[in-house]
Amino acid sequence: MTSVITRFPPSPTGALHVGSARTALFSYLFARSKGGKFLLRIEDTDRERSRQEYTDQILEAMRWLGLEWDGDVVYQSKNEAAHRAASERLLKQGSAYRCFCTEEMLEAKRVAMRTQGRPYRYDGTCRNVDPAESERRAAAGEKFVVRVRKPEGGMTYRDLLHGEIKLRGEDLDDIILMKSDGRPLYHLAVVCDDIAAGVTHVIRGDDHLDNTPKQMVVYQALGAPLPEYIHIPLILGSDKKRLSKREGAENVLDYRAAGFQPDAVLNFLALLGWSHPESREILTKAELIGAFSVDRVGTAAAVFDQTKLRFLNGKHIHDRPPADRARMLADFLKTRGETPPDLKDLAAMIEVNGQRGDTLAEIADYIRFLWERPKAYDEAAVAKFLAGKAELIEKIRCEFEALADFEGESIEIFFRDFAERQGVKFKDVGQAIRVMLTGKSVSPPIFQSAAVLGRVETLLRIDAAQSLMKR
RNA sequence: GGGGCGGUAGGCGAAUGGUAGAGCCGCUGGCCUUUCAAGCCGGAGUCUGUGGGUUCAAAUCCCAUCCGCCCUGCCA
Repeated sequence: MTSVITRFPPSPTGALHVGSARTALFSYLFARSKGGKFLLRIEDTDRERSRQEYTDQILEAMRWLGLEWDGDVVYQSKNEAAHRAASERLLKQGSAYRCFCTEEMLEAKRVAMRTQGRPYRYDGTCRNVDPAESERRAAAGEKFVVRVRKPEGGMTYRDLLHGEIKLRGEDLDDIILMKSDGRPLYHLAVVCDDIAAGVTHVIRGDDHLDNTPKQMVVYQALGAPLPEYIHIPLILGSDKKRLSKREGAENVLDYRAAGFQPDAVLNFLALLGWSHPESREILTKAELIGAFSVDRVGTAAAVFDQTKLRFLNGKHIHDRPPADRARMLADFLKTRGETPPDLKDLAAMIEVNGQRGDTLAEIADYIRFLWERPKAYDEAAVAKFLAGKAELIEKIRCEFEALADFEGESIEIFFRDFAERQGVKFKDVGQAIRVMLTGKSVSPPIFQSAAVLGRVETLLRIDAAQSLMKR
């Protein structure tokens, strides 16, 4: 048995979609789990729709996700000569033929059959044009496409997930391999390139289930062995329709911008259609590779659940040591045009924050007050915890000023005692301090936060809150 | 219209002829607690889209039906 070779062949007509990313992931996991190769091919044969910027974005997204491919990226357009040669060969063999029907004629036939309620198939007008005449008309400059002859009977193939798929002969068609401008079309190009690359397993969305027989015809005409097929289900939006832009991000890079971790996205995507044999859910990329197997991949389309992605993302982030998180957060903030504190300070702040926040964006929102003074104060919080408490607040200020030891735990112990002495609830003291230091009623532990801020800054913020109260 | 694929709680999914709904997300009650998370303990949600059939036994096999998606391009 030759070793496994899979490939991911996106067309650069848009950014990398999460659905495509999952297809890429499954191909990647399959190859890696088998010790095989995973190739990347950009299918840019559609000159009208393909754009360089999309290619760049796809490559960027693949790198970000960590779906590293083997060898160089293959650009399908560079293989055009090979595609043309294959077409010539099939023509000579007689397994393909020139079709001189114009697009207008075909369209008319299509409309006619449809209005009669009949399924459209190419009527075979040019199927039996004499080879010599075909040659002559082509030489005379008449436009033509190249079609491959479908087999007489039906076709059956075995998909590793779906089992046997049967297509009847009358549901097949003589598909077009080459356009009249001499450019190769998808079904020819994929097959040629997959053969050339030695692809052993074609893993793709199940929207290709009906394309497979068409491509098998090409394989057979070319005399090449068939690959194994694994058609994985598509991803749906919460309305059970195909995932759309309304669902939030469908572009993988949008998740990076929102503060998601590549491993978390991979983890989530893997769980959409695949399950771990021991039901584990939080898995690193290495663990996914180790545990992956096709027999645990399902066949039903799955709904993209943003909530669970967020949960997993939180796990993936908080599982990392503070230094890692600090680096991740700093990089993230820089891409947003913010200036983060230095890594050592940021790591300390992140430790204070604990498990709060599921994305880097949320984590930043939790701890930004540690390096940035509150720009505004939550009105309800002020009304509830500060209003009418000028005297208490002044006392708190004095205590902060006089504290011997400015460390989280001792500050807390001190204020517990303070609350008791004042005959007020500890909670109210804590919340008052929280609002003054953060501007909000929700934040990471406030005494540890005060310690991070330091005495000077803590007092300054209390001053600011006091002057705000007096206005 | 023709053909293909799919259907287990709100979502992801276990169970691959043998007690359905394990586990996870979410929701919810509680504990913990200076707030909010995290963590821990508990709860609700249900009988496998529907109807037949095969079988001692069906989510699982067969048929029909409904719904969804895909193909039916000189797109990929």
